Amino acid sequence: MATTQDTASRDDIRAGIVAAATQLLRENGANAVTTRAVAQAAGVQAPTIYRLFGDKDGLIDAVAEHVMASYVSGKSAAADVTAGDPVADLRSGWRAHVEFGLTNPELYALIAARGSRAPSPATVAGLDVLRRRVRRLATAGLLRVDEQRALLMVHSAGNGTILTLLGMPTDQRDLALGEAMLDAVLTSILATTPATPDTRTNAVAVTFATVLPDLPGLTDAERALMAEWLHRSLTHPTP
Amino acid sequence: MATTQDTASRDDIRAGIVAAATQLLRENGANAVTTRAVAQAAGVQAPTIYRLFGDKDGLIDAVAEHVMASYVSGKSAAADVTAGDPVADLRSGWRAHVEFGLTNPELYALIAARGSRAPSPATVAGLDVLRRRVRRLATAGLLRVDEQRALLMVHSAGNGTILTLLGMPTDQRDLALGEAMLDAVLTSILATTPATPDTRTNAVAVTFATVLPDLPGLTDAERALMAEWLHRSLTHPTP
DNA sequence: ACTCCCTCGTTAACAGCGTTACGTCAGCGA
DNA sequence: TCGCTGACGTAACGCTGTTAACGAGGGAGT
Repeated sequence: MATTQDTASRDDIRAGIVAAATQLLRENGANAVTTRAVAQAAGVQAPTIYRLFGDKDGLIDAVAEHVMASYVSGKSAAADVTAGDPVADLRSGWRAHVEFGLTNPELYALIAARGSRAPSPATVAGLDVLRRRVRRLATAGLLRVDEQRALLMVHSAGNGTILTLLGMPTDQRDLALGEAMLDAVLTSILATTPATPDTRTNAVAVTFATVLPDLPGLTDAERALMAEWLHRSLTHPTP
Repeated sequence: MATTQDTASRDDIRAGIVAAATQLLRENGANAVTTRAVAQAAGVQAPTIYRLFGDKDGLIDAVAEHVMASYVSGKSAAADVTAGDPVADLRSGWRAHVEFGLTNPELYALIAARGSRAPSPATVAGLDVLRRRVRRLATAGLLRVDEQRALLMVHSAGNGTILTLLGMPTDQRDLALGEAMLDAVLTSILATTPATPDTRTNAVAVTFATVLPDLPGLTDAERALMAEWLHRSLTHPTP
């Protein structure tokens, strides 16, 4: 048995394979992650992967866990202690989740969009931390709906938001969509409504935007500029 | 050119291949949809698929369009005329979407969860009908947020909800999750808030549910029964 | 110290996948 | 009737995930 002094211990080899697969996934997409390519990139033989991970899905799971671990350890790890405001904790967790999805598009699409197969360990781990955060809301008496319902709603909203953002070109992404979705869910979930913004002004503005293209007496440039400003005003996060 | 009297016209062959692929997808999962299997099931040779669909993705797209078309034609086609209440129309469209996703799990997971590839024609078609419905809300002065923002929110919520429901066992699905998510999004989107239910009662009940497992002096069966009743009460749709 | 056994790395192969090149034959236009 | 275009069927290519078989190497037992 390789004690410690081998050129590369079993864990080292494992880590090297995971690193190679991660790099391949990030730089060349999911289709480039093939057992042979990973083995060659890691400097091992193909069957080694099967001895260490059992399966290609096992490799993917290990990659997901590794990327998630290095991501959370790369963050400042603040506010993880259960000290702060439960709502603020959920918010920061949500932001981290969205940011993670946008930072690792290939990986996220790979693990979050499994058909009817069993969810990946990374997915259930993420669900667990989300469950803890929702649990804190419940024990604080802040929830208006069933705890399980709240969990599913936050999870669905987050997953859907990330997939929607990933599905559109980088420069067209509505980065405030995440905040808006979280606000929507929180408003329906929390007992204490977190202050909804004004209504009449925005409604009128939105209605006006729909008739803008038919407005006579304006140049196209003027109309485009007005549309852009309207969009910016309506998209602006209300403090 | 095959006029009409051939044993099978080009369109017939096409339809047969699509039907075979659809059946294979529904009955044996996405992995069973292989060019050879489809060709054999349809009674044609493998290259025929490439002559008619160009690609395996083309086949999948054709299957998606066919299933969607037969689904909407199978529905009673009610309320599609732009007559009714815009909000009610959005609701019925949402319900149809969720029902479609739950009825065709394999297909939905296949087309809704593409990584960074271009979205399928079926997806953009669905987005277009959703866009029209949201547009009607905007022109009626009912939107509180940007039209595009509203579109993305409804789409994200629907997609996330369906994927969440598909990811859990059939008998554990919270079928009211769809309604709850739509209500959440609508509350954040519409200028006219659609009546939020009571707050204090539910908040107390949810809090109580979290301490239920630690409640002394009760049998496990009693606790389980109480938990079930609480869950049902909190999950019950508020009229 | 020698031998045996057991574990591991390596090679090669298998079955299947998406996809395509090529010879052949039918049916249409001239 | 001749020529041609276009579809058909076969067979193959390169690739995938996965595994069986073989040979070498080192630790354990006597």
